[in-house]
Amino acid sequence: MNIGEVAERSGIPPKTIRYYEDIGLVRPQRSGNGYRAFRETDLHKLAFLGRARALGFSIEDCRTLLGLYEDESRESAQVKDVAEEHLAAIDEKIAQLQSMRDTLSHLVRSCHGDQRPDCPILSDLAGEVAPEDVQPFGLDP
Amino acid sequence: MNIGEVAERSGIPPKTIRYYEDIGLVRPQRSGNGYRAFRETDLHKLAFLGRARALGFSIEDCRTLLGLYEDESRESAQVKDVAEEHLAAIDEKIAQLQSMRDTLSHLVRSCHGDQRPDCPILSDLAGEVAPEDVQPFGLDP
DNA sequence: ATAGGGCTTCCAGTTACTGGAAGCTCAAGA
DNA sequence: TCTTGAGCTTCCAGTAACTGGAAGCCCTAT
Repeated sequence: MNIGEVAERSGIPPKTIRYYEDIGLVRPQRSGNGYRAFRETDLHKLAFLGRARALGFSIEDCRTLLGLYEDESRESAQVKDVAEEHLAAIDEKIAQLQSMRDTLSHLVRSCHGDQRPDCPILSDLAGEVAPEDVQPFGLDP
Repeated sequence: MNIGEVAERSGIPPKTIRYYEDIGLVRPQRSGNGYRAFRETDLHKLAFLGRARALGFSIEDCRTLLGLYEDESRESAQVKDVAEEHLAAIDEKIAQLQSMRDTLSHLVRSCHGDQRPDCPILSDLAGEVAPEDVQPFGLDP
């Protein structure tokens, strides 16, 4: 198989496949004309990589997972460790984004979004203490 | 103010402040000895940047927001547009991570994580169709 | 023979910093 | 006064994971 066909069948663009070869994730053979010659096992590996990347594993994690996959004497605990660590990282990322989202959506809601220049989003970024929603009448004595 | 004090007061490391100057986000003056000489307004800008970055705005968004902040004739709608677009990007990111998280946590739960080599995580990555939870007895005739 | 599409390599750019090296400046202490 | 150390300067390189583009070879069809 040439790179084009492998790209199509694995869903990974040719550029990326070449990159994966560069960093040693796949080692296709070469035909006489210098073209990469992929076997089914290469295709299989690339599909594996595609799915692992789609789950957000880093390239180094992918390298580890691929190694475990090919290691008959692996222990499933090793795989689970990698996956659990990644899961924890994802959870952290989600929490971080969620917190940004909360603040930001609050700010967006509080902004008139009209032709006037005053904007609570900018005020917040500028560190002006939020005047809450200023009461028309004071509540304090 | 020298860079160290500004770093401390803004919470942005010196390296990053120099970088922000490189890309034109701040333009501190210079003292006779070649040291950067920051004024209060520079500090203010850096704090603004720090907060915007903490909300996940890209550097280019920060540049835009800073421009709007300094533009007396801005319309709050412009600010709101930037913020809403960013909010949408965050939502997309969260959805993507959440979907990864769902798949991954399912896989992790289904893996024994012991000394044996068989592992549903690897099976999934390898594209083997999940044998669901294989029934001990067939249900089909 | 030539046109095109596919393949090759290599270089550069992306994002937002961060680390490190070499070297200048300044304030304090022996 | 000299030295020491902290703080400042610039410049270069590296990070993650690709992606775009240029220059050029290969193969097939007309």
